[in-house]
Amino acid sequence: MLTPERHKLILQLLKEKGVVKIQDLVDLTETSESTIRRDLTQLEEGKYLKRIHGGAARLKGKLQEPSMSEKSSKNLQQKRQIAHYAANLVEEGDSIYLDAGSTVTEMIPFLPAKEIVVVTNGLMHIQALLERNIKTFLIGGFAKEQTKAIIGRGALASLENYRFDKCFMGVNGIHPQFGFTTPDQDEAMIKQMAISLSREAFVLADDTKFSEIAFAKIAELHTAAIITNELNEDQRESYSSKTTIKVVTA
Amino acid sequence: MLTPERHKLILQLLKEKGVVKIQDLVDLTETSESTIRRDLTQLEEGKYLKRIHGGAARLKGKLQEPSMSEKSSKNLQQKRQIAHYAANLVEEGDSIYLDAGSTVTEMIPFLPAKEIVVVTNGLMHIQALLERNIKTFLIGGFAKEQTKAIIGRGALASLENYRFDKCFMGVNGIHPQFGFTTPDQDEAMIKQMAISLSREAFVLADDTKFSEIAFAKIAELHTAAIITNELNEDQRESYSSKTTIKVVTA
DNA sequence: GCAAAAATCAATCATTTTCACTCAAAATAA
DNA sequence: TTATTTTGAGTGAAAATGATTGATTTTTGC
Repeated sequence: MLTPERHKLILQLLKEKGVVKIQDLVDLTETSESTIRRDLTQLEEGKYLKRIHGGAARLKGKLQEPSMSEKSSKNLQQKRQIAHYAANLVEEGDSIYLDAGSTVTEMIPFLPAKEIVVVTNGLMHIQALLERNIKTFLIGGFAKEQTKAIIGRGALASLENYRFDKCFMGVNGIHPQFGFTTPDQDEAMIKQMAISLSREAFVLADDTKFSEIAFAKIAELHTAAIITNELNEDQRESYSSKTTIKVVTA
Repeated sequence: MLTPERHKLILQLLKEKGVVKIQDLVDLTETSESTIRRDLTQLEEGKYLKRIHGGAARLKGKLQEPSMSEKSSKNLQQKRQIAHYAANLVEEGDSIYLDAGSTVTEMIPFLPAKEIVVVTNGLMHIQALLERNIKTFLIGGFAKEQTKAIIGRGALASLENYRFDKCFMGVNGIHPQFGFTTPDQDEAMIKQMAISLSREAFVLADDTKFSEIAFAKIAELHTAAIITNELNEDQRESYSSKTTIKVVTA
């Protein structure tokens, strides 16, 4: 059983039962106690759970992206630079789509306030958008706890009612051959449709996303421009012929 | 059974019953008396309870829990009572609609967790619902900053896709002649449609809402049952012939 | 009221469980 | 192949547990 599988299982169990015992996890995953301990340590560092004697307990946080707190501040700086650049692409009068995701959230403080209309499926975005008095529409559909995103069939149908000047999203993988990918099929479909409904599409991604492939395909590279923080020479060669890339430097 | 589990259980029991006997805890947790004693000692040190001969008692001061400290006002107490009663009306397997509003939010901790489906237009509800792992669908549409509600044409269209066993909402005015009313026309339309899509409809209202009239009409009195905290004799006469009223007392 | 009986208590100790840490083997990547 | 990562077993330390003891409190019977 692979590490991400175990992590997923642990979090799933934790969500259901509130607490899990280490011994149960050992039996369930058929791995050693050491491995489970390491898993728990990692997940605790990422603020996904709280370790307790004999196991782990769910922590009741607020509506916050766990991965936000998990990432280092350097990473957050990069994200913010990328987000800032992306936000400046938005012009007065635009209607834009903001996909769920922590990098996209960082765009909101930099958006031009007046005369823009935002459509989003990101529950995390809502508060920041309303605080800035930006005209905001939320997609309807199933609320996914993990990523705080609205997804599912209803979400697709809901999204179809809009058209956008620009759309912005994060992805998990960017690959010359396989294009943009993300782990969740449902989220991939939403992103896919958002791109097709937009005049221009932008993918916000730090350098770790390049050459990665996740499970579900969103679209080919040429369908969206990439905004990133760094790109080595090899990568530039592989990608620049297939799509537009803007590298934002500090 | 892990230590935090026991602690949680003890506090839970204490909150419900006021006092617990050590022997009961021993039987319940299937641990030794020593362990329970240690638990009680620790919890007393943390000011979560008071030890008494033979067991433990809830302490009546404040700050035994964050939720305690936040619910200071008498008004909130009333709301919570009303909400608690309403939540108990929900049965396993129900699909319900929860309208935006603070009283309705208070229902969420009391809802049966499993096998229910919730549809809502209340952004404030989302966090609490997801924390409880309740299957949640959000209506799509315009996000209104003031009331943190999804409203507008899109919301109505989005809502039409669902059918409910029960729906719950707050209102601003209840009047024998003018029925249920609220200040915002758009919100009124949502509530109206929610009622028409439900087998049963419930209005949660404290006593200050009676004989009030707000701008926009939602529906006639007979379309929804009222759950309230108090009702004087005159009011009972005026309303009880027109609709079902449940008075929840302390 | 008073003393014996019963119940509850705090304190201690031996045992068991869980812990963090290390190291070497295995799996994976370069 | 050589590096790097992941894994599983072993170690002594730390924590949690259950039984026991004798002291203290409450209840009972008169």
